[in-house]
Amino acid sequence: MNAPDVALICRALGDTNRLQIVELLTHGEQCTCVLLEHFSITQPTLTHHMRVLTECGLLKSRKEGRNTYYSLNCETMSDFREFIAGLVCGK
Amino acid sequence: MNAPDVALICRALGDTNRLQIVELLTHGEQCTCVLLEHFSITQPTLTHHMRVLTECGLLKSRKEGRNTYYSLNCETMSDFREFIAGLVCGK
DNA sequence: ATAACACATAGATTGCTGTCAATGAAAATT
DNA sequence: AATTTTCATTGACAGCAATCTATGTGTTAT
Repeated sequence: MNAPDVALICRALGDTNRLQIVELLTHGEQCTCVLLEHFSITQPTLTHHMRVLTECGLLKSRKEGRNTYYSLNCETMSDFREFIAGLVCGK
Repeated sequence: MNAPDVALICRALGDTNRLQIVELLTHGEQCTCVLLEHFSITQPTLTHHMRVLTECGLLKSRKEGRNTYYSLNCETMSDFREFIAGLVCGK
C-alpha cells in the first residue's frame, strides 16, 4: 500500500464519527439503521460518511431486501494496519 | 489513547505531504531546511504542516541556533500505532 | 553594524468537508 | 394499489484547510 492510499484512508478516519463507525464494524457487519442509533446525525449525513469510508476501500456493502449492510474490508484494513505499524521511531 | 485524539492524528496524516514528512522523520530528526528539499511547496506551507503535526502530538521540535529540528514524538506514535493495530476484523 | 540565513506569522484566496432539509427509489407490508 | 420502511441523492451552506506572497524575528557571519 502506497502513501497516497494511506493518506486517503487517514483522511477518512480523521472524522470522529467515521472512526467510531469503523470501531463499531470491527464487531461485525451492521445495517445503516442500527448504526444510525449510535450517532446524533441525520441519515443523509451517515450515508455520506459510509460513502467516504467505502470509496477509500475501508468498507464493503451488501444489500439485502431494503437494508444495506456494511462491513470492514479486511484486506484493506490489514494493509493499512501494516503501513501504520511501520511508522516507528529510529528506523 | 481515545477516539478524538486518534481522529485528530488521522486528520493530520490525511495529507500526502504530512504523511511523507512523518515517514522521513522515522529515520531521525531533521531541520526544516532539509525537509523542504523533499517537497515542492514553499517554506511557509511546510512550517504550517509542521505546526499541524506538532499540535496533534506527533512531533517534537528543538531549536539550535537558527535551525529548528523536528523529530517524532515516540510515545504518541506508539499509542497511535497501538490504536490502529486494534482495528481488526471480527473482534 | 550590516547582511545573510532559517524559520515563524499574517492575511488572502481557493477549494474541500460536514451537515442538513428535501426528495427520489426500491423493497416490503397492508 | 397504496403505504411504509430503508437507504441514496441532490442542493445548499457554513466552516475549515492547503497554499501562496509578503513580512517579521532571531541568529550567525562579515
